[in-house]
Amino acid sequence: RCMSRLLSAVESELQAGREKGDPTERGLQVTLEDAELWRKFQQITNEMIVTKNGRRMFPVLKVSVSGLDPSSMYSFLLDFMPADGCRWKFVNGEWVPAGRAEVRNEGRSPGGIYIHPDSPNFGAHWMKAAVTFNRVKLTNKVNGEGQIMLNSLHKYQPHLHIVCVGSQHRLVSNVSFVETQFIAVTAYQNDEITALKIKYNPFAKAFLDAKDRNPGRPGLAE
Amino acid sequence: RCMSRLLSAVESELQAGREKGDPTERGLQVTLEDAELWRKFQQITNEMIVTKNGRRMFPVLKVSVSGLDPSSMYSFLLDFMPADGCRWKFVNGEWVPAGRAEVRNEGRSPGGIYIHPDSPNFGAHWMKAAVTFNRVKLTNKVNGEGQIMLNSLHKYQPHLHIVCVGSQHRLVSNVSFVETQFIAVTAYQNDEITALKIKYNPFAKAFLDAKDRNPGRPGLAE
DNA sequence: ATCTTTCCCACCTAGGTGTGAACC
DNA sequence: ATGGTTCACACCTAGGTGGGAAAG
Repeated sequence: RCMSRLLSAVESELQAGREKGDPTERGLQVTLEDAELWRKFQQITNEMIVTKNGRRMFPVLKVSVSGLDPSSMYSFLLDFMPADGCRWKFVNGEWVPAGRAEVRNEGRSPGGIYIHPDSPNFGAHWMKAAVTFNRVKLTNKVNGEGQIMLNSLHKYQPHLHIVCVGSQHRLVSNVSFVETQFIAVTAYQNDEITALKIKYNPFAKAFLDAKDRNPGRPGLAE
Repeated sequence: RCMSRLLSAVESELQAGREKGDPTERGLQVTLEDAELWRKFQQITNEMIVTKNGRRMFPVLKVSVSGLDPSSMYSFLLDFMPADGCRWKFVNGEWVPAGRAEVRNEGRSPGGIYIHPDSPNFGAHWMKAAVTFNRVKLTNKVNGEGQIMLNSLHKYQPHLHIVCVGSQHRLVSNVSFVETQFIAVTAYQNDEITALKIKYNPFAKAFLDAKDRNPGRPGLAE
């Protein structure tokens, strides 16, 4: 809704802000957490489920931030940009392009923008611990607010925006990590992805074999 | 910690702020939600459990707010003031004074201050839905941050503070509701209180009789 | 003895998983 | 027939209840 307009309006100020040499976020640094885990999924092409009511992401997008002005107020936003112009298809154990992407929406942030629930908050708050986007939900239907709508079988890359909110809004950072690319699906296509999700997501523990669940007692399980 | 000093410093500005005639919160109104439920407990003297790791309140303190400046930034704080100078005792089915209160702390907010997790946020955020303090936890031990420490068998009344955070902090509201008075206990004293808690708190549903759980099907239960 | 606190417990609420059959 | 989506489900995580025995 209006957040989308806000973001594009504010984005044009990024360059201007830098030219003015605003000193408050001179040494800003944003680091992706759990990068090793993300890369495990990335290596075999990550997939994220989309459902009518919205599905959480796993792995969870988590960043540690430093270099903000502790006493200034910021909001953290997330959007999902198409990674290419393709629709994808999983055949014979690999993902191959299958026609042009469906373009649902011309603006920048086709699926909507997720506002981190801690927003707005002081720089000190965002820096005291990693910022976790575990509550963002991906959907393939038009839904109530707070969910991200994506096209199934299309590839996306999450983008993080840090906005300084004050008398004048100002985009402070606009970063993205290739490790977090994924293809939206309504059901997992690659069995190896399913296996990784089950292995690392605690909520999927029901599907772990008994032997995997008692790694320290190899003789007892089974 | 520093929040306590902030509050007392800011409080002295309340009168000054009013004299300046700051117009932003002219028609401020704060209403207690679920007041009927609170009064059911108040009538027989409410009790709240305190534990080492902290116990939630039931009923939950919930207020609806109007009259804030939608685009100004506010924080919502809660503290618990001694309602009298007594220590209380439950004998023969009623609460009677039993000696003078133990005074653990001379300042105003002896048990600490709870900051609503949505803080800080815009006036529009606080007004779009009732503000719920369901996550506040009461304890009788010195603990990590975010919990309120109370003396068992002492009577308290919660106080809500709304602070406008900006270049200059300013206390906007300071309200309290007698309906929300309670005596802190480590175990319920009055069986009628226990019965009310079980009847209305969904988390205590395990202790509801079968007949109470199927009110619409009187013939089926039992 | 009495009063108060602590601890473990069974039983809930609330909601996040992939499965597999059904559906389109 | 094929490929993609939906749904109910069992099984988890995570954590909020008062009970009751035990401890202080």
